[in-house]
Order: sequence, then structure tokens, then C-alpha cells
Amino acid sequence: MPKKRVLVPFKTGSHDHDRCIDLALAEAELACRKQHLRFTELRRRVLELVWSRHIPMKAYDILDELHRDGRGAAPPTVYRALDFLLEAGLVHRIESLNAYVGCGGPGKPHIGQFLICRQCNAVAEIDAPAIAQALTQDAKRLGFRADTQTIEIKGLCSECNVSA
Amino acid sequence: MPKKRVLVPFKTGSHDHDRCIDLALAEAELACRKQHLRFTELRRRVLELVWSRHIPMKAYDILDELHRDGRGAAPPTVYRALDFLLEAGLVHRIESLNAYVGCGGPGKPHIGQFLICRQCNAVAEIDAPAIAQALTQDAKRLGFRADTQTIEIKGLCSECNVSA
DNA sequence: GCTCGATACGTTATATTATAACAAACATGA
DNA sequence: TCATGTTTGTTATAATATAACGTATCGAGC
Repeated sequence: MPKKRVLVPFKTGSHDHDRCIDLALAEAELACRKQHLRFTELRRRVLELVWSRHIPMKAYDILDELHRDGRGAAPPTVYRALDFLLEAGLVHRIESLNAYVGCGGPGKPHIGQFLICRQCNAVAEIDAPAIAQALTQDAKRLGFRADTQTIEIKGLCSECNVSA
Repeated sequence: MPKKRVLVPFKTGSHDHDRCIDLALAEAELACRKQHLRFTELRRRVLELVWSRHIPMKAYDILDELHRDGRGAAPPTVYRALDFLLEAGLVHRIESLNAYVGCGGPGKPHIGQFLICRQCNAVAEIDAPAIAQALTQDAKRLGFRADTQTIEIKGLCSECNVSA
């Protein structure tokens, strides 16, 4: 069984975030090439914005940023780009926040499991396949064939825990 | 360790649903009395509407039903009633659908875990404490103190599985 | 290089979901 | 019964998301 791992750790403190972004964009570039998907300038920019912090970005925040870029954009522009990125496995949607975060393990298919700090909004993505499998198994026992899981945990991250 | 159980089974076929509703309302009455909460006529009616089917109800659907009742109601009326019912542990919110379902085990505190059929929209609530604990534990290992979990699984229920 | 078909993007309008702010009605205990 | 807090009504608006259709662009095949 694959080991449990952290795909995106909490990064509330200082770190070389430019590197995070560059890495994510490079991986996305590669993943799209492999799947023959068009990683257009707009999609690239939206992904960059989603990765701009380690907190979930909302569609209309992204829209504002695009306007700041000087680009004329309306909601569908953003939602279409986000839909593409979701389909391509490059971002995840946080249902309980109506917001989006960069995917920490594009390429490797996985079920996103998220820890969300209700103080600083930071999000960590973990991958605990055992839990996902246990849920699928429980469902199966009831005759339910599971295909997607939404797992979102709210609480306090280690930094906010200390200061609380 | 408490056993895994089904709090609300799929009920897409015929069953005595009036009884489901009556039971839920009676339990709610009791739970509110115990906690010294006011189970007003409006709140009772909204809970009844949430339980009107075994599929998630949307806030604006409830609003429409209230209008059909002849009651003048605006969105805040519904959202306030739903907030009360959520607080009181009488309904759960399904984040991935922006909708509400009746809670199958009011009184006993538990973390709602939901199986949602993407064909017939039926929802089952299960209670798998082992999984909830495993998630809390995993989070703890990262210094994260979990306080709420959102677990929603989409797929096909047994009935829709057969006919698919 | 050119044309064609498919894909992506722009634009306008509108649907859906949710809350702010304040006033009126009502319940409850002193 | 009065004072007080809670609940509900009401109006307005914020926040989130999609429909529908036109234009531009890409890329495959000629």
C-alpha cells in the first residue's frame, strides 16, 4: 500500500515562494504536453494566480487580478480556465470555501484531502490512500459505487495553534 | 470503539415516509426541549421540508415551498431557520451541493459522512468513527488541530447501479 | 501557405446562493 | 406589566456561477 504523505505542506511562514510557483507552472506545462492539452497564456496565468499564496483563491479574486493585469475579463473567462485546470488535475476545488488551490501532485492521480486553518486560511493537501480506500470500501458494503470524494478538515494549523 | 453504522439509509423506493418525517420532528422537538431551544412553527416547518424527501433540499426550494404555504418569506427567513437547525444538530449541510439534509442522529454528536448518488440525488448518512478518528490523527501528526470534517462521497447508489 | 474544423476566448445577460441592516412582533422572566 | 432579549419581516445588495452566442486562434491536412 502506498504511504501516506503530505503533498502540499502548510507554508504560512517565509519560504521561497517564487520557487513554489515556478515549479507548479513547470509541472503543469509538462502534464499538459503529455496529455495533449493546451496550456494557454490565460490558463497559465490563472494557475499562477491560484498558486500565488498557500491559501485558497476565489474565482472573483482571480478575476480582479486579471483586471489588474489590464486584461478585459468576465466571470466566464475565469470559470472556464478553472474548469480546465480542474479537469487537467492541476487545481482542486475546496467545496466548503468555494475556492481553489493548486494541486500538489499533478500527474499522479489521487484524492485531495485538505487541512484548512480557520485562522490564517492556509491549506495543506495530504494523501492518505488508506482512508480513501476505507471510505470506498464502506460505501461498497452499502451497494454504493463511489467515484469522487470530498474530504475537508477545518481547524487550527500548528502556527495558529501556538499563538491561539 | 463505537461501531460503524448507517444513520440514514438510501430510501429511493417506497417506504412510509410520513413516518420518517414524524419521527424526525418528534426527535427534534425533544432535542430542542432538552437544550432549551425554541422550536418555533417556522423552524418546525423548515425541518419538515428538509425531510420531505431523502434528497438534499436547497434553500431557495424551501423558500418556494414557504410561499406555496401562503407565508410571506424572504431568503433571510430560510437561512436563519437553516442556521438554527444546523446549530441545533438537526440538519447537515452538503457543501458540494449547497443543500441540506435531515440529520439521522440528532442528540448523539457525530461527524456527518455522506454518500450522494449522482443519478437520483439520494443521500445516505453513515457514521464511521474510525475514519473520522484516523483523519483527526493524521492531522494531529502535522500539528493541525481538527475541529470539523466535511466528508462527501459521490457515486451511484445500489438502485441506480443496477439500472445504469 | 491556405482552408477547414475544432477549440478557446470575449461579451452580455442572467441565474443562483447568501448576507447586511434595521424595523416590527413576540416570548419570557422580574 | 414592563423590560429585555430573541425571533421574524422586509428591503436591498453582495457573492458565486452559468447560458448563449459571436469572434479569434490553433493546428491538421491539403
